[in-house]
Amino acid sequence: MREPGTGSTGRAQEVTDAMADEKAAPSTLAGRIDALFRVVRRPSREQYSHEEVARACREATGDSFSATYLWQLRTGRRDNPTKRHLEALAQFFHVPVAYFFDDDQGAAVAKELELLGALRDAQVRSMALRAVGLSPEAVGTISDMIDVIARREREHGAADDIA
Amino acid sequence: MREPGTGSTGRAQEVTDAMADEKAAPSTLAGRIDALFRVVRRPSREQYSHEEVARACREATGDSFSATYLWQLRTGRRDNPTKRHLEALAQFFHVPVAYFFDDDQGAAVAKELELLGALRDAQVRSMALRAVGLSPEAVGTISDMIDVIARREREHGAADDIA
DNA sequence: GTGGGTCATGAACTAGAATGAATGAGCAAG
DNA sequence: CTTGCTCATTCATTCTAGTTCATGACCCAC
Repeated sequence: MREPGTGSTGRAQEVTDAMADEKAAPSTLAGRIDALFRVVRRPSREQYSHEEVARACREATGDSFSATYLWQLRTGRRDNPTKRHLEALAQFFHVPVAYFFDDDQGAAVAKELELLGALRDAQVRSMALRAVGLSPEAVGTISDMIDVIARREREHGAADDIA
Repeated sequence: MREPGTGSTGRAQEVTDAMADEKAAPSTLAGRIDALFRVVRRPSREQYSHEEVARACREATGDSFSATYLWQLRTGRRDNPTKRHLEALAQFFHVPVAYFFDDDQGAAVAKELELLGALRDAQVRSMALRAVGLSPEAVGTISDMIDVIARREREHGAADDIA
């Protein structure tokens, strides 16, 4: 009763899965919170009440969290909660905070970061960092040099595999 | 191997040092925002001012965003912004909103942030990607050139021609 | 020097996020 | 039917997120 989420492992996965086939990820904050209420339930499969969730958030974070306000968020009458409240909700429902945002921008950057993961080569990393702050002309010159060297290494068959 | 001998420490090293010193993995919201200001800069490599960022956020979202408040967030005098403001900041600085939270994803992004900042420059990014797969010797050669050019650009004017 | 631009900082204020207490609907005993 | 409980909903209030305005430092042009 006091810590409703504790006994569940991998609940967030349940959430994403069930959400995919149910409402296809609602686009409003209210819709997302409501989806959480419908999907994340007590062991008895009953929905949590607003007061229950609010109390759990209070006890987990030490800060205040009113059931009324949670209802307002869920029904869309309020749609601009603070960082504090978003953290508490994400923690209770076991979802990443990014769930509450439409993260097209975040997804793009995440993809970019993934691409950067390819740059395992420490030397290449350090090279990129050094190039920061150079003039565009200088970077262009270096790029040309890379092309030349890369072609030469390819023609001589000296290119070795990475990773 | 890639040390030019005399000028051992390059410009990028300054960046990494600055990040490692105080904000290697900033745990506070203020620290994270401050890190963004240091890493994400104008094409001229100057830091954005608070007014600049605030105005850009206003124009991008249509909502209000005051420079004073941004300063308060950056210096830690305010630490509980609303969803609206977090979205605007994330959009401007090209980071996922999760970056502002103590989250798994946020932590990962914070770790990669310095490299991301480096590679936000499209030219530098493409340069790095093309360097992947080159032999260590070739990468070392390129790195040496970067050091030399960076040094020359530092000693002469910033927008100096390199021919 | 003086005037005008940009900047970080601070104080005073406004707007709205968030709370608490009150209301009524619904349900299950007694 | 009534009592007692829990819940969603409403409303009035409090508190703080967020803004506006003012100040001083700094730099550059005149």
